Amino acid sequence: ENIFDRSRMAPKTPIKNEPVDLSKQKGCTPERNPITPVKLTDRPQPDPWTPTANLKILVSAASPDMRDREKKKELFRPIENSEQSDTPDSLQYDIVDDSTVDEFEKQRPSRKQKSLGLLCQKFLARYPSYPLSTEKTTISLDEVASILGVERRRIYDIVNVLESLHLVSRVAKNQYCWHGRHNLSQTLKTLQEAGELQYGELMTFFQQKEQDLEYRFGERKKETIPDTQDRPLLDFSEADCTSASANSRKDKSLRIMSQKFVMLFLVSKTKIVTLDIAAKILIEETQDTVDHSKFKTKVRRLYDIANVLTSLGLIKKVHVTEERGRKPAFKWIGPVEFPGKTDEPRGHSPTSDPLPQTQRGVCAPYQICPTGKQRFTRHASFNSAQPCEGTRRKVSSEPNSPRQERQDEYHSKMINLAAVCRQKIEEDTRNPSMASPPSLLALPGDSDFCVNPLPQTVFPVVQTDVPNLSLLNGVSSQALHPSMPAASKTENGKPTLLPSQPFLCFPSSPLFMLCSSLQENNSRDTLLTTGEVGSRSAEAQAAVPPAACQKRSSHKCMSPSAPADEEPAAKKQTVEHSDVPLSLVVPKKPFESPKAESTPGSGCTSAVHLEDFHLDLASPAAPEAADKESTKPLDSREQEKWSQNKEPDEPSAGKEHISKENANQPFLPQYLYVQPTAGLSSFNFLFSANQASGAVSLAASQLPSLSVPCVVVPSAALASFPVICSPTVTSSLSPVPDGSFTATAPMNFSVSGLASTTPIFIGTTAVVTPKVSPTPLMDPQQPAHPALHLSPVLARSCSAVKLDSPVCVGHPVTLLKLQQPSSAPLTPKSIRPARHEAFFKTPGSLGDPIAWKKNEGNQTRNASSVQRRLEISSTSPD
DNA sequence: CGATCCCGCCACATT
DNA sequence: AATGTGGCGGGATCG
Repeated sequence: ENIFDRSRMAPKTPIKNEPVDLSKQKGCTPERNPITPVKLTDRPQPDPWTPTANLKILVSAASPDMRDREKKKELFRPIENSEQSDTPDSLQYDIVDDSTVDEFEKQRPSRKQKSLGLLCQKFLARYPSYPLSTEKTTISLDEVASILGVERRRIYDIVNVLESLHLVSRVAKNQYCWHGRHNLSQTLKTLQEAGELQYGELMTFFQQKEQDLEYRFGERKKETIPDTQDRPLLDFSEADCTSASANSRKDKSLRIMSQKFVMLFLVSKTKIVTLDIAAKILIEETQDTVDHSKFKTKVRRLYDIANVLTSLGLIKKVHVTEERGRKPAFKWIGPVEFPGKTDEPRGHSPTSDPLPQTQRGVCAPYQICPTGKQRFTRHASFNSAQPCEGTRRKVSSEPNSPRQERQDEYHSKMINLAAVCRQKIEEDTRNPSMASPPSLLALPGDSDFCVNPLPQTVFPVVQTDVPNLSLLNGVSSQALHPSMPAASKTENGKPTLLPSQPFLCFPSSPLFMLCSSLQENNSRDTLLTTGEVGSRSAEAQAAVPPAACQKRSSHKCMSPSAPADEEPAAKKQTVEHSDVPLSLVVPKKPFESPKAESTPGSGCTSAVHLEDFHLDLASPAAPEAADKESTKPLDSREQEKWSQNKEPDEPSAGKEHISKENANQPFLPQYLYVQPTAGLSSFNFLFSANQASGAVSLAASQLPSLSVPCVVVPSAALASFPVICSPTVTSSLSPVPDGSFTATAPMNFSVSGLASTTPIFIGTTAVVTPKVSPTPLMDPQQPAHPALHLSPVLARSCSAVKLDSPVCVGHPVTLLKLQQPSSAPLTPKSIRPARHEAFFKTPGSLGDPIAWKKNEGNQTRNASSVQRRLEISSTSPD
C-alpha cells in the first residue's frame, strides 16, 4: 500500500516539498457546483489516470493480508512492507520514508506500523503541501481509508486535527478538501494570538509553577469552583457564534483539543509542552471532578493529536526532566513566527506592506457575501462555487454548512478556551468570580485570502490619517496591519500601553480598531512601550522581523529580568510586575460602574481581564475609570491569594515566563473612547477594555477582524452613558433581541480594508440599526438579515469588507456608516441600564454552567449549544 | 511498570 | 433507519 501512496505522493515529506503532487487533485475541482455533494458515489476525482483506483483495489486486497500477517507473525520483520509488496516500488518507498520522516521507525511491523503517526504520514504524502490554489483536492474518506488500509475511524482522527489547522476542511459528507499548508502560518498565528490570550498566563503559570511548585490543579479548582461556574457562560457565548447547529458533541472534539494543544506550544516560551500539563489545561472546566480517568483519556487523545502534529513536522517528542522526573513532552519544531505566512513562499515582506501583492494573485476574487459567513473565502473555488445566498442556505445543510459551522465552532472554541483559561487563571489568582468575556479571535484561516484581495486594506488611516492617534496598542497595530506578519506581539514596535489611561482617544481617526490587547497578557502588551504608541505606525510593527520571534522561542529560560530580545520593553514591564506574574495587584476599589461585577461571572473583570485590556494609549485618558473597574474586581482576598501565588511563582517565573506581564498591570482602561470624528460625530464608541465587556480582538494578522463588544455612545452622553453593547457576537446565539446582549458577546467584524478616512461603525444590528429587529434566528436570517450599511465610499475604498468573517458569521452585524445617525436612536437611556448590565455581566451568572459541563451525559451534549444560547439570552435583561 | 496508543464499541449527528 | 462522525477507554504493546 505504501508504495502506491508514495508513488503518487511523491516526496514524502510533505513539509518540504511544495507542490509536488499531482495526483488527484485535478479531478476534483468542481468548483462551480457548490457542492452538492455528490457524495461518495462518484468521487469527484475522476482520476484520469486513476492510479487510485488501482491502488485502492490493490490496497484493499493487500492491506488485509498485510495486516494479518503482521499481526500474526511478522512482528519482527522490519521489512514487511517490502515483502508484502514484493513490488520493487516498495523499496523505494521504504527508503523514502526513512529519509524523509523518520521519526518513527517504521520498520516495526506490528503496532508501530499501524501507528497513527505513520498513517498520517501516508496520508499527508498523498497531497501536496502547497497545492495550487486553483485546484482543489478533495479527499474522500472512504477512499483514503481503503487506500491506506485502515478503518475510517482512523482517518477521522487525522482529518480532525488537520482540519483544526485548516489544512483541510470538510466539504461534505465523507469529503474533505485539501488546502495544504498555504495557510498554515496564518492559522498558527491566529492560534498563537488566541492562545496567548487564553493560555498565555496559564501556560506560564503552569510551567513555572509546576516546576517550582507543584501546581495542584485540583485544589485550585476546587477552591475556585464556585467561580468556575461562570465559565460556562463564557463558553456558551462563544459557542454562539458558531452556528447553532452542531456544537454539541463536537465541542470537545479532537479538533478543538488539537487547536488548544497547538496554542499551548505557541504560547509556551520553551515551546515544549508536557503532556500532563497540556492535559490539565485542556481538561478545562470539568476538572473539579476527579480526573484521573479523565486525565487519562485526555492524554490518550493528546497522543493522537501529537502523532498527527508530529507527522506534520510541527512537533517532536522529547522528554522533559523536571524536578519531578522525566516527563513525556513534545517540542514545537514548527514555525515560531508568523510573519505573514511562514510557510508560504510568497510572503510579503513582513514589514509594512502587507497585503498587496501576494494576495491578489493568490486569492480568487474576494467575495463579499452578504452572509459573510464563509470563512474560507480564500478558496476561490468555494467562493465562486457557492452562490452566496440561495445556495448557501441549501448548502448549509450540506457540505458547506458543516464547514461554516466548524469554523464557527472553531471561533467559538477559541473563545471558549480563552474564557476557560482566564478563569483558570483567575482561579489561580483567586479572583472573585468573574466571567471573562470571551475574547475573540478571529480566525484566520481564510483570512489570508480574504485579506489579500484588498490591497488597500492596509489601514493607512492609522498611520497617515491619524498621526496623532494616541493609542494603539498592539491591537491597533495588529488591526491595522492585517497582513502584517508582524512580528506578532513581541516586537518592539508595539504600541505602548498606558495603564493609567482609561480611554483611548482617537482624535479623528475614522476608524478604530479596537483591539485591545485582548490578549491580555500576551506579549503584545509587553511589547507595548509606552511612548511609542501614537507614533508607531503599522510600519514599525511591520518592521519587526520574524526573527525576533524566534529568539523568543530560543531563549526559554530567561530570567525574568532579562527581557527577551524581542520584547525588551515588555519584559521589563513584566519583570516589574512580574514578580507576580499572574498576580494582579490591584487596589480594590469600589467599583461602581458595572454592577455586573457584583454579579458573578460577568461583571467582574478579574484582574485578568483587566490585563487584557492593556490598551496602549497614547493619551492617558481616564485612568480613573480604569482603576476603578480594575480594582474593583479584585478582592482583597483575591489579591492576597495572588500574592501568595505569586511568591512561589516568581522564582519560577523567571524561567519560562511568557510575556504576560500584562496581566500584571492592574489598571487598564476600561473603555476605549473614540472621539467623534467627523464621520462619527454622533457616535462615540466605547470599547470596553475588559475582556468581558469588550475585549476587542483583532483578527490575527491579516484580517483585521475585530470582535469587540462595542458600545456606542452618544458623544455627549458619553460620560454619563456607559455603553451599549453590541450583541453581535452572539449572533449566532439565540438572537437576543436588542436588549439582551449577551454581555459578553463581543462583536466580531472584520474589516478587511477600510479606507482610512471612512469611518466605519460596526455594531450589531440591534444596536445600531434601529430597524433591525433582533432576529431571533440565527442562521437563516443572518444572511439576509445582516444588513451592512456601507457607505458607498467605503464600499469602494474598501473593496472588501468582510463582516463577521471569521467569527460571527451570520450574525447580523451591521456596518454602519457613521454617517447614518439613525442608529443613534437607540434610546440610550432605556437601554442603557439593561445593556449595561448585560454588557458587564458575564454569562456565568446565567445558567448553571456546571451542570452541563459536568455532565457528560449525552444530554448535555445535545443541549449544550442551544441551551447555552438560550440561557444566555434569557439572562440578558432586556 | 509506566508510556503509548490501537482498536473498535457505541453514542450522537446527519441523511 | 441508515449512515456518517467521533468520544472514549479497554487493554495490547512498547521501552
